[in-house]
Amino acid sequence: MNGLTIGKVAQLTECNIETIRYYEREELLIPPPRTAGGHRVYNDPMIRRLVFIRRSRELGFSLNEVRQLLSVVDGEIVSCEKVKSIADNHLVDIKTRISDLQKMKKTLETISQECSGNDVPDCPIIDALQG
Amino acid sequence: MNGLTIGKVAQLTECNIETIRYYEREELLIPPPRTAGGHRVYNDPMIRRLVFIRRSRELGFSLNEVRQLLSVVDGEIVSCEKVKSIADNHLVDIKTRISDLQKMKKTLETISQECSGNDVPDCPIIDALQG
DNA sequence: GTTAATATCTGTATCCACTACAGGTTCAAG
DNA sequence: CTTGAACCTGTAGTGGATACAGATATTAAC
Repeated sequence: MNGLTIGKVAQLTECNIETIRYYEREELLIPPPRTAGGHRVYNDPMIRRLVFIRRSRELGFSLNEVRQLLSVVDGEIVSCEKVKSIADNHLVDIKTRISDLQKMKKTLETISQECSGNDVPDCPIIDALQG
Repeated sequence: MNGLTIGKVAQLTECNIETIRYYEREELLIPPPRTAGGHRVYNDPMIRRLVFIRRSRELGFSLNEVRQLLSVVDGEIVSCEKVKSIADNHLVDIKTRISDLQKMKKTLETISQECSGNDVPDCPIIDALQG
């Protein structure tokens, strides 16, 4: 009897059971065969597909981007060029988010340093936020 | 007749009209008085409160954190200590997010560099994701 | 004063990526 | 055969907005 229940797959992939079912609903995972009673049974290629999705998500790809990446895996006619462009667009996005966060960090550090933390009439942080 | 319509406030604060109403529903903004016909009329303190919210959001504070900051603003005695702790906790969070994104960036750059972008049998990006 | 154009109103639905139930069914161990 | 864990479906909620429908209000032009 080869094939794992959803619970085992969840353990194996460190992915929530609900998330696995969610990916199926979202058509990222192909609906697995079922037992007579209706329980899902997963085989190796299905688990590898789930791992692919988790890895992509860990790298910050959106589910739509993952969908596009999966279409390559599925052997539709989408080139390596396309994959590289998805990845590189995503890289630009990540860089933007890093730079936005660094700006926030800098500003916050500046105004936080001005605040003693003691109870004084005016709080420099509140003052800064009020402009 | 002092007081601005929601549209003018939106322009002034670069905040969507819907967002302003949303903040009111979320009880971040105090419901403004209305005209006979039911249109909202804003005065200066209300606009300053909205600016405060926008500034806080720009620095990445969650609406719940903004709520806490506002409660300090609304209090007679500004507890600087409390404000500083909200800000400093938020700073920790920002630093974590930056470091997570930098890890993603590094990994993505590495695997993207291995991809020529040409149509070759195996795409290094897909290979990396499949593990 | 009337009409047309613009602004605003409420209420609800949508987005993303999950997560959390409730209430019922199936499976595996003893 | 019983028990209890695991699984099933369907629905609702999260955050922080944004979008839209259909109704009403306001303003500008004539």
